[in-house]
Amino acid sequence: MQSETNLLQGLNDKQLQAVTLPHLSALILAGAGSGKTRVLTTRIAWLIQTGQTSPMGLMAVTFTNKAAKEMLTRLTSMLPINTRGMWAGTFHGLCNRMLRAHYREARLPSTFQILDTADQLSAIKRVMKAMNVDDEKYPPKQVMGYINSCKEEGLRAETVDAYDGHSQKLREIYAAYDQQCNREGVADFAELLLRCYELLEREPHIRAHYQQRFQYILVDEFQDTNRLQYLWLKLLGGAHNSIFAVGDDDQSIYAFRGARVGNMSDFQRDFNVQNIVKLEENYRSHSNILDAANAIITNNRNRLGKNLWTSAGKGEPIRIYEAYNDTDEAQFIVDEVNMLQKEGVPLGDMALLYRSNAQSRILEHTLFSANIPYRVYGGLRFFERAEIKHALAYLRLIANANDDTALLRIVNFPPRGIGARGLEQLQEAARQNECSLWQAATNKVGEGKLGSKGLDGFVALIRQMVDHGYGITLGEMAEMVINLSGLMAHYQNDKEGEDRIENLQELVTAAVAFSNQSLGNHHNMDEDADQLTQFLNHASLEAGDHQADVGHEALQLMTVHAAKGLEFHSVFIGGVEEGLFPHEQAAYENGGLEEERRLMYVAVTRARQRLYLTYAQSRMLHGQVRYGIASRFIDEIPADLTKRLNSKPVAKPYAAGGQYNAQPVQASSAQSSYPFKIGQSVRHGKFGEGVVVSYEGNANDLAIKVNFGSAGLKTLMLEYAKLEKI
DNA sequence: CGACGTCCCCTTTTT
DNA sequence: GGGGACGTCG
Repeated sequence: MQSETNLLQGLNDKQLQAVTLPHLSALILAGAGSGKTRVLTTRIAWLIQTGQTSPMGLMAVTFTNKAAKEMLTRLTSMLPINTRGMWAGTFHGLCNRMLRAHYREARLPSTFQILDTADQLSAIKRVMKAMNVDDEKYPPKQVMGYINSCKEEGLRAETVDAYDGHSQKLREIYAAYDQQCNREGVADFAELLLRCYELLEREPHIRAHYQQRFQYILVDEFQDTNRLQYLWLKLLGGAHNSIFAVGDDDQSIYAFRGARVGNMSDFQRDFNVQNIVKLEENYRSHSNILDAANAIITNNRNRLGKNLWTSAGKGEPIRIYEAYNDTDEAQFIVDEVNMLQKEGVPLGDMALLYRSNAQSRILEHTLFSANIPYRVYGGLRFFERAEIKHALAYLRLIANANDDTALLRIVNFPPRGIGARGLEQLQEAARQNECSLWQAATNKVGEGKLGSKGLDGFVALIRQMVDHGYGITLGEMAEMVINLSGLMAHYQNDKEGEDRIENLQELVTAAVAFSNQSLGNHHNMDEDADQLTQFLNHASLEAGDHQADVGHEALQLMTVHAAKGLEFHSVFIGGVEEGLFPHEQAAYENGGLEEERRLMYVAVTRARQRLYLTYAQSRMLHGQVRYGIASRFIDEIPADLTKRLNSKPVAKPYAAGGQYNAQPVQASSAQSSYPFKIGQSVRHGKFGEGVVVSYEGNANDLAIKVNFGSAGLKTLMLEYAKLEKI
């Protein structure tokens, strides 16, 4: 066994302090690149090694499966322990595990299935149809957002406020949706958390059991927790447990999906946190990069306060390139990538980051033409692909025949002659008997009242699958389902079905691998669930890796969000323009601009050696040419940290970094086209006061977009709009 | 039932 | 510009 000193070796003072804190709640403010994961895992290893707790006496919570896996991998490299059975995983994974263990008290069937986002949306559409709700007035996606944010606030339909007709309707849909889920025995992601929270709140003995067990609770990325997650932690933490929260308020970039940075200060207050350790020494970047990041983030208010530093030296200046248009920007990046590669920087150690996915197309196009291998992150994940979801739906029906969502997905896929009319009859029968579609279907078949021959065949097919399913392995079951259902044959007849066939085969492989692994289980540890249910949970909770793995010999393309937690030798941030980054939409949201700034902070701190910020004077957006100006975030970087690589037209007399603007080409004409800075307050004779949002149209007849608040968002021809600055 | 056309909208994303 | 959702026609 390794010695204690060995474990703690190489930690700096602050890291050491954090790792060895006493059994009290603590907040670790871990800046970018400050060794956060190391501190977290070393703390766990140290607690176990010194006998303060056992692997079973602690709980470690993360947001992503990737982070959980990495934590466990690092832990096993530090300590010769078996991580099997440890309560380490994502919020959802851990809640799922508790719900499986106490499904009766949680009022769930033992085989309850998990709805992913797409399943949830279709379930909501189904409820709304049954209720005859106008989906123009209540767009299903918005309804889903409403339901999820209620759940994330810990509110049920019975407890949520509704002040007008609209919100009353929403509340009604919410109630009906929850009823439907209960009837079908399914739970969406937010439900896993809320159900688990309610379970712990309602059942004192279960709560006491876990409180007693988890004397140490460690939470990663604490700044990303939502209200419900915080309440859940609070419940488990109880009065005397130690919660070790690691996070960085400056890297909170998920407010849009319910994250509450405020949980950090609530935590300090609620748990009377005396131990606050700031990890500010950065082991990743040179100081020019860190100074730029610090300078940007200083513009945010209400920070907990933190300044990154390094002993690595100044390093290279931050390169800023103003492109003529998006094509020029892409070409510039390609040229620089080629040059860096010649200098010996591995392609996989360079990243191209952007604010929104739409920006990747032109970059991909240019990279493709230049023959540079690249890899784009994002898009559909394995378990989200249509053919995989189809195959899984058959498996779900075998596990739980009342899962209407699954049934509807495949009742007529591959096509077997069940039309909309037949389905409507079936749904009507289910509604009348208050039973699931499957029960309604079997009744019909039993009574000989067939809506269609197809339905008869479908019922027989599922029964056949259930029969065949006894006593065979998971892999065999997957194979059986794919063949008996006709999915395989269907895609074989489709001349573009090759990829789908490959994916279906991959699913069989995944099922085989899963059952092999679950012998020495590393997964969700649903001790009480059978293997099929476990596999289906795995598919819902781990839809596949989305995040980049370093070391791929290809240029890495991803959104800034996807880049969080990663680092690269060289980083290009494209489209650093007003309207794009900060994103136009952010201007309308409360605190939106500050979140954009944190996003820029995250982006900048990904670079170790070299950082490029590029922006374009014009680019195609939504099929229209848009004219942009450099992002305010560029202005926030002190000029002496930057190097302007060109500087064609500088349309901004107020631009920072003037000494590098060696060639003020065409400056005069460009300058006069943009009389107002984005964000400038203006007054209009008719609409009143507003804020300049963006410029649109082409150079000859430039339009200006202004947000007049209550008068709305207006696009005005610049030439005629009599706007005055306020 | 499926192929094709039209309309609409358009951040970020994990579970 | 382009993908997704929906509707119509063969």
